[in-house]
Parts: sequence; C-alpha cells; structure tokens
Amino acid sequence: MKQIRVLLIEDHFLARMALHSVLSGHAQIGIVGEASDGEAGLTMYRQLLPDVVVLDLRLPRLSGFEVIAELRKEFPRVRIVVLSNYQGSEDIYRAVRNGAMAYLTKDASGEELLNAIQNVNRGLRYLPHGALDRLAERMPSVDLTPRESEVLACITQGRSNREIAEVLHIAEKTVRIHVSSVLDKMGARDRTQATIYALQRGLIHLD
Amino acid sequence: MKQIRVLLIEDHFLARMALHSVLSGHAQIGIVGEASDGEAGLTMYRQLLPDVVVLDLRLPRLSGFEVIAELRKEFPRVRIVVLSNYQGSEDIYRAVRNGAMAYLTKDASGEELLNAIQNVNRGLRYLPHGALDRLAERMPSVDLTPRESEVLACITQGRSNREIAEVLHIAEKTVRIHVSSVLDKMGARDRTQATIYALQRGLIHLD
DNA sequence: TGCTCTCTAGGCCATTCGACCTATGGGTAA
DNA sequence: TTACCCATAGGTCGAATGGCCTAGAGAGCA
Repeated sequence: MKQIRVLLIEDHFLARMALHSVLSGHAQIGIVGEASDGEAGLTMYRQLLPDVVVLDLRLPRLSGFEVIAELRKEFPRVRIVVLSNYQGSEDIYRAVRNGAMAYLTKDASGEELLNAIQNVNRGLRYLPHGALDRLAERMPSVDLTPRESEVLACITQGRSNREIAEVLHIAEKTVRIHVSSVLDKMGARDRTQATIYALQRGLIHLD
Repeated sequence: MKQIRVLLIEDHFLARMALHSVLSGHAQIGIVGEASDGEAGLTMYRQLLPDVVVLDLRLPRLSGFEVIAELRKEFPRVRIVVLSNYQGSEDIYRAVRNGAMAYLTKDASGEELLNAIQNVNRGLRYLPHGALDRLAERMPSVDLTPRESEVLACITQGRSNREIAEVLHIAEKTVRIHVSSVLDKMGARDRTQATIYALQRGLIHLD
C-alpha cells in the first residue's frame, strides 16, 4: 500500500516533534518534509508535492491563511489539514471556507490526526463532532463590510472614535455609524463587549 | 549516572507526545509518569516522587497554579518546570513567584527543555533570556486590591458600571471609584483598553 | 433604468463614562 | 496615637458613546 506523503508546516518546535512522533508510528504515513514558517512551507510544497499538508494557522512570515490561499491558487486539488490552537475560533471556520479539508485542535488525539489525514487524502472532509455546525450556529452572520472590519480592528486596539477618525481619514460622525453597525451585527452593546467577542471568536488576535 | 526522573502533567495529547519524544531522546532523562489533569498529576506525584515535574498551567480539574500550591505544601523541595502557551503572560510571573523553578513557552526548543530540566534538578532556576525581568519591567506595579480585581474581572466580561454595581451589591458610584483606580493603575484610558491590556498581560483569560 | 449596498456625513438626544472633589469607617503598621 | 490604605458613597462636570433620523455619491446587479 502506498504511503501518504505528508508535509508539516508548523512553527512550534514541540508541536512539530509531537506530530512527527505521532505520525511516524503509522506505516501508512510518511513525513516527507517539515517547515517552520509559511514561506518555507510553500517552497517545500512546490518541490515535494506531498499528498497532504498539515498546517498550523499561526505562522511567522506567511500566515496559514495566506498559505492556504496560495496553495489553492497554484494547486487547486491540494489537501490541507488545519491545526488550530483554540476550538471555537473563527479561524477554523475561515480556514474551512477557504479550502482546508479538515481541522484539528491541538488537543486532538493521535487517532483523530490519523483519521483526518486519511480522510483528507481520499478527498473527504474531516470535521469532528459536527463542531463546525455548532460554530456556525454560535456566530450568526458576522459578516462585516471591509470598512467595518477596519473599524473593529481599531476598536480592539483601544482607539477612541476620534482616533479612529484620524487613522481612517474620515469624520468622527462616520466612525460612529460604522461602530454602530459593528455593534449591531455582533450583538454587542458597547465597544468593550465587541472587543471581547471579537477576541473570543478569533476575529482578531492579540500578540 | 543516575537518570532524572520526570513526571509530565499536560492535558494536550499532542503536547504530551512532543515532550515525550523530545525527552526520550536523552539518556539522562527518564519519564516515569504522565498525567492529563491536575488531580491525576498530584496523585501520581505522591506515588512516584519524581525529581522534576513538567507542568502545563492550563489544566482541567485542577489548574497548574493549584497543583503548584498543593505540591509546595506537601513537598517544599519539589522541582517544577512550567509550560506556558503564551510568552509575555502574567501566568509565568505568577508561577515563578509561587514556586516554579523554570518556565518554557511551548515554542521552546528541545535544548531549552533539556537545560531547564537539568538546571531545575540541580536546584537552579532556569529563566531564559532574562525574559522575566523584561516581563516585570513591562508591567509596572499592576497590583490591584481584591475589590479592584473583581471589578476588572467584571469589566472584562463586558459589564457596565451599573451591572457591576448589582453584581457586587454596591453603589454604582463606588464602582466608578474602583474603575478609575483600575484604569489608573493599568495606564488605561477606558474600560476597553483595560480589557485589552488585561488579556494581553494574562491577568484574565477568555475560554 | 431601477434597486440595493457601501461609505460618507450631518443633526439631535439620552445615557454612560471617567475625572476631580470631599467624607466616613475599619484595618494595619509605624 | 498617628498615619496610611481600603472600601464605601455622594456631588459635579465635561467628554465620549451610541441610537435614531435624513441624505448624497458611487458600485453593482436585475
């Protein structure tokens, strides 16, 4: 039986070791490459053309999302398993929408990882315990316009309406309109709640 | 040469695998036990009496802090290496103050892990690149009174002053006093900034 | 050509927020 | 005892916030 050729793109050394040790215990899996940032990951993919990519979303140089986008552009049939630190994160949702075929949180078991890779290799999705559905339920229609997203980003940086107006070169009045829309769409009562929700839902990241 | 007997307390399966695979490559280290929650960790410590504990701070059932406190009470000479997800987190500071001898973020290399364990086993601290000092610098005197901490917690839950007043059974006027103190001590201009800072500094956790 | 959406912006208004002032009672340390 | 910190709370005031209204310009679509 042919091995599934896997490329790991994961910046955390310990996590990479973990994946390595879990996967190398299975004869069906062969790790053909490991990259610790998005750039290197892309380069290695082009050279190695693996069957499946296991991809961390939080990466230096190129984010996981950018890697997904680029890979999908060059290789529409690419098979991607996404690793996410936090369950319940909007990250997962975004990644799957953008072409990832499976996701796992980092507390997944070895079985789950193996299943995910095997399924994805066959072209199937692997979305454990229908969590994506629950995820989608829990955040109904938070589709912000581009401008609203910018405003939300400013809010989560602790800027006042006036400061946002300066940054975006618009009137404070206009900022308020966007803020109101954001609060409305997010079901938040004020900018503090919006900030909390945005962080919880992974719309925005600190660090 | 005698092996260093290590107990791992870490709930994430992959992280546990990672630690296992990194450490088992070194003849000086022997993993004598692995626990996936705080309760089990304590029980195993009492039975195994390992030389060094490698401890995740975010654990089910008993938090890492509780584990540290309990271990230190029962075994004052316990050697603890703490794993923290986020660098720059107040967690680290608290853990070291409470008796951890070393900390590592999860993107540490195998070398660092090994060094930490060896140093701690000899009774030395292991605090990489003086990061603790920088940590202490970066958060000057954020020592909130108990009441202020409660208020901050409420703030980071998105509550208004009036709601905080109800929750804490005090006048809204008093809440404002506390809020002002919190903002002042944290160097924040408003509750949104206070929330962001609290999350960044690990004073408060989401999830 | 209409229809809708987005971004822009103004006016008006009630609420909230946060700063600054004083003040009282309890606890603790010098 | 004096002095200081903490928690409580009242008053005042200005600024910030957010809701609701109207409205025009430009993009995209049926």
